[in-house]
Amino acid sequence: MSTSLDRLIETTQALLWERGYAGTSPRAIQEQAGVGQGSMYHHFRSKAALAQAAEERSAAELIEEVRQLLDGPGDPLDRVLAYLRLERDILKGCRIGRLAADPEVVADHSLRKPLEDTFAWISTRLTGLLQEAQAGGQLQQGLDPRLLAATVLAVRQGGYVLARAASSTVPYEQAVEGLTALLTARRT
Amino acid sequence: MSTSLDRLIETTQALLWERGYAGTSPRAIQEQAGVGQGSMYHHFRSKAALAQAAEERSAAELIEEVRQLLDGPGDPLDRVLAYLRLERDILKGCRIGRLAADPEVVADHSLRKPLEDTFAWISTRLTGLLQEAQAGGQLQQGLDPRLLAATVLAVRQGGYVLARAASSTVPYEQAVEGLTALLTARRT
DNA sequence: GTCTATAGCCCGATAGAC
DNA sequence: GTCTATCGGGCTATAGAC
Repeated sequence: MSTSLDRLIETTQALLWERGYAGTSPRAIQEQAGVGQGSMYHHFRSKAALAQAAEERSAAELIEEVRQLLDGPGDPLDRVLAYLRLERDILKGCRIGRLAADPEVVADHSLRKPLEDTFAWISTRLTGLLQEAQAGGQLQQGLDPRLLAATVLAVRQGGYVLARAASSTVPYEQAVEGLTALLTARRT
Repeated sequence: MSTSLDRLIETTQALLWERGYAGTSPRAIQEQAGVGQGSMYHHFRSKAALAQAAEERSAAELIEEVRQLLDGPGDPLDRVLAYLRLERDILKGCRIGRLAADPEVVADHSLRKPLEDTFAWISTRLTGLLQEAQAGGQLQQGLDPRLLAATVLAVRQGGYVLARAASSTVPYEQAVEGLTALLTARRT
């Protein structure tokens, strides 16, 4: 059986993902979690405090998911490409990246930090794999793994934006395939 | 001298860019535009109708800006790369792409259409330039210009997300440089 | 820990005077 | 065209009983 505390955090994670920070009200959280007003404000002093807890859990979950994939078997470059293809619900977007649209999140350091840390972690891990790929000869020399890691992350995040704008996963898949082709292009 | 109608639309454009659809209230629009409640509801029957007008103007302005760059002088590939580098206020994000985070925008066809149309237009234009670049030998054969166009768009949109999450333009610039390196990579 | 009650303000919209 | 008044409801909390 889950505690009120857990239900509050899980519900907030879901609502932040769907509606963002501004669009998520304490009242909606309480109703969806089946937790009363008094209970919520007993556990968290404010909407921001609850949102921060939810963000931190979402960030940890996302990193764990990505870590399992990137630490998995296979050639380093293949793992990077698998990350690009990693199936999530494309039209829902990224539970972390979505929050970068909220000015209140970006303006508040405690709310922004989970976003910054998550992308920094993934970027570092991707950079390492791309370096390995270069050492192994699967990736062209002369390319900067750090820059490419940022490109990989951006294609994922931007792909979500294009997909939601088109109400179709196609632009996401095209962007990923385009980058995949560039990363695997053999010298002629 | 600007009319109330114009001030309403311009103000709504600015607020949608900053705060998104859910975060933009009729009251805030009225105050910032210096226009009364009655006046606003005389010109627009609802918040959605005003938002739609603002979106359409923003989309037209953005397309015109991009058109001028992409129709400009220089090699086709250089123009695509110039689009990637096109200086806007990176931390503000994209006035069109930002709205794809709003569930109310994505769910309402009239509100989503300007987004879809804008990205479709830019994508088509980029595809044409990349085809020209291939014909001219500046871009490697065997790559699909349609897919690469989606990648270019995604890097821009995703770069904004990473930049806002990091509160720094650096990740944006890295992502762009990474893609630029891939697109200009010479065969060895 | 959780409840109910209440506060003060904002939401999106409508009505009708001028 | 623009004004003010008003509607029913939601917003983010706070207070104090249980």
